[in-house]
Amino acid sequence: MTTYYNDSDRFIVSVDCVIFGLNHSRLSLLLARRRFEPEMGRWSLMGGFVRADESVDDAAKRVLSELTGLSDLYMQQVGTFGAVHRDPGARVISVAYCALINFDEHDRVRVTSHDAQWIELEQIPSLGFDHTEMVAKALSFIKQRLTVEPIAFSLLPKYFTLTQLQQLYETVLGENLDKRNFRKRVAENPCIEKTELIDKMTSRRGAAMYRYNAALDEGKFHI
Amino acid sequence: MTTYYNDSDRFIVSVDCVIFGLNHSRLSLLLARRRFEPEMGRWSLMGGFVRADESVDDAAKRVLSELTGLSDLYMQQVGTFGAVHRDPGARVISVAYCALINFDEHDRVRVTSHDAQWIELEQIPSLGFDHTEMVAKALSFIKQRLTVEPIAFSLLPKYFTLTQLQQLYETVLGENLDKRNFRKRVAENPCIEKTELIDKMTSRRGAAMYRYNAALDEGKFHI
DNA sequence: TCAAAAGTGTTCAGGGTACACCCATGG
DNA sequence: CCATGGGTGTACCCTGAACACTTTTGA
Repeated sequence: MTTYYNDSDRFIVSVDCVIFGLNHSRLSLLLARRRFEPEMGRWSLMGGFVRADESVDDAAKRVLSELTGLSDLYMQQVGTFGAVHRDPGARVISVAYCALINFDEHDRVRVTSHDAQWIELEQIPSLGFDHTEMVAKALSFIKQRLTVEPIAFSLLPKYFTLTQLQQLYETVLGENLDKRNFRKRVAENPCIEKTELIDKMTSRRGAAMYRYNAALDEGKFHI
Repeated sequence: MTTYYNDSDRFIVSVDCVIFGLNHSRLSLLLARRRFEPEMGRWSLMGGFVRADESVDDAAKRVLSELTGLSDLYMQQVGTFGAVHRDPGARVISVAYCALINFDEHDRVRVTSHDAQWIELEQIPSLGFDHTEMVAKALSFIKQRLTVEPIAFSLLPKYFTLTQLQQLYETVLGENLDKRNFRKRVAENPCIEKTELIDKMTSRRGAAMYRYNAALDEGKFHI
């Protein structure tokens, strides 16, 4: 593996994960307080270094599963950050990933043992390094895709009400939506199935619960 | 710079440029025949290694200006490729960039001295490494943005006719457009200015030449 | 005079938006 | 019986698509 390119500079490469979850219906990010220098004590994204025997994507999956216990998630690159002095500790080139997780299924013990915490989107503190920029990119990334790809369901529990779904769209898009129009568009997507289940938690009357069925997705998803 | 992270694995990081240009009204890519192993003799994108004293973005700009003599270009990351064995010569993590250049202004001498060549989009050969995937990503990248950001003008000469502009949209989008509807939409963008110049080259009657004026761009660009 | 490209408006349909009231139930 | 959230349909507007003929001029 060292036959060619011998004289090239080499770099530490890291991954940083922008992890979205719905904590009690509120869109939140999983952030950690750094326990090491540099930037010790500051809030930052969860990251890790790429290892010689794994792909960059695999490194991101590893970091995410160490922290949440989850695998097989919606995870996408949002950009690579390569400014010379972006990390005051060393030259590190970092690839940022956006992950959408089902809050109910994640492992809370791992989260607390990493000094990590769920923080609502509106209350994100200033982050170390260039992590604020990564969060902004990740957010605009999911905003763009939300209406055109079935990614909302990665954030919701298996069964959800249309009100929950609409609230999610409203927080991500940052605008209020008309209930009737929203439901009309939902009904046009065969992959969003109504089930017999009824949620009695949030209303006296009870709300029908829906489920995302990938098998019925015809690739024309649109809300 | 080596106080922290001492035990981390280090990687060669490269940039690969997907360079688009309009060669005689045909959308083309600048490709090079590799003169070194691995993959010697095969067509590939123009790339280079990131150096310790430059950002990743700067490395991409450097590679592009070495090959074309151009700087201050439209250049965007399209993705980072980090599979373990993507490069048979060594572990190399590569950041792919998409560049749009004004064909008339580039330095042809540099191109030929690098064994590079403009190749029409429809005639792209199979490329080494994962470069075919990079090209696909870059193409879908500009396809997405073309109608919503004024990037077409990076490919066109300073003065252009509406027919030229429409042909560019047609090749990138891969579909024929209605002339009257296209011109109607162009007219709604104040940043596309009609000038007094007339192009007598391509028609007997002569066609009005237009110019993109960034100062008049109100951020609502749409075609 | 003819070939070749430039230039120019109108009509129509479908999708998107705005909008308000009744229903079911637990307390 | 009332407060709370669930659920439903229509009218209008406007954007996007389809469509054909006249103009200019060099050869």
